[in-house]
Amino acid sequence: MAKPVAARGTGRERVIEAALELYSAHGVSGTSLQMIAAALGVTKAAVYYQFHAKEDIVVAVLEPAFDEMETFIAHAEVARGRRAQLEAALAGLVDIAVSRQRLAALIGGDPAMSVVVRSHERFRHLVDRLDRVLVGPEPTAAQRMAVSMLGGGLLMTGADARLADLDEETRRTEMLRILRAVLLPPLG
Amino acid sequence: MAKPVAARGTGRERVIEAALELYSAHGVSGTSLQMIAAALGVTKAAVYYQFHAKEDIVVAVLEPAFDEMETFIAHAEVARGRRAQLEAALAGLVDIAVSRQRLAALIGGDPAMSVVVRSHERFRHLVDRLDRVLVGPEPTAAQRMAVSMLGGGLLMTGADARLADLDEETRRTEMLRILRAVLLPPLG
DNA sequence: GTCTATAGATAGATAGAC
DNA sequence: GTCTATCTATCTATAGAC
Repeated sequence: MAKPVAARGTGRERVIEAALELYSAHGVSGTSLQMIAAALGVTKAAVYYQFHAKEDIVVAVLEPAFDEMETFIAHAEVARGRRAQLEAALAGLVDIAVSRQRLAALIGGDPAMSVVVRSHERFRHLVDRLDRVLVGPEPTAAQRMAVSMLGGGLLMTGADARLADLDEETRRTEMLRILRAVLLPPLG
Repeated sequence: MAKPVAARGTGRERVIEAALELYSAHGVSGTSLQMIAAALGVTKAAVYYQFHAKEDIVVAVLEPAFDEMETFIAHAEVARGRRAQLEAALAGLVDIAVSRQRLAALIGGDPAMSVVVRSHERFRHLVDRLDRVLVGPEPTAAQRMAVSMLGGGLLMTGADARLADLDEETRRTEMLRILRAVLLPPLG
């Protein structure tokens, strides 16, 4: 008898979802275990049963996005030619920006979230790999600026409340259009 | 005898500078009054003499940037034609992005900072005016996406540690080049 | 698996001495 | 203007009952 998929993740996943929502509104440092517990209608001790420390929750919130990142980075790394590599990486980033809006904004902006990313070997390593596939070897100052600015903008814009009326397809299309307009032509 | 300029601001300004530095590293919520006091080599009570609440410090940190914003927004609003308005607003934003890198990143990304911006009438009003001058009346979905993405990217990229080796002139030039490439042509 | 109870530290904030 | 001292509330985290 195999373990039912829903049985293992339920408790943890409810915590992760509540945490992400609260992080978006108050920041990681501004969110206490008390708040997470209250959002779930349980006590702090119940949350501590699933995660033995506050940082463990932050890591668990980040994990699925970095799993996804690892997949598209691996694809981009084996693509033939700089342009194909960049296209693959951009498509992957846009996917995350639209499918994980709130998390993307936190990774890009919340200093407390950045601390956790930098302090975990795996996350930091993936960020480095992403960076390499985005800027390539020997990038010019202009290319580096463009990648930094558009990458940052991509992470932030998904969570922009002013764009709440736009459907996912419009967002995705426009993001790619802007990225291509700035990043692809000069690289030929 | 006029009051010496250094006498009024010294205490407050030292707190503001220390706070901004700590906010950048740990986020607003992750920065305690204890940490600010320790950075200045004084006690919490000494900080409370200058600011009677934690939020007052956040407001004081934001104030100079919004003063600057008010000036360039006023100029942009009276410019002749949509294109000139947009150009004026973009130039002003770039100025803030390069001259107040850390604060710009916090405004764009730290949820705790956003809460303070939204809860203060003056700040919220200026953000609304900026938005109007950036997107204009009856913007298309594409224009709104572009403004959101590039505006967010602009705020984030100033504080990007990977670009620390680029001089201010290079940053400014490249920012404007990217902004113009995406925002100006389609508007004629 | 979720609870009560509680520890120990630190948070923001105030009163009053100097 | 900066200090000591202190208050209350809340924080993360643990131990152990149910």
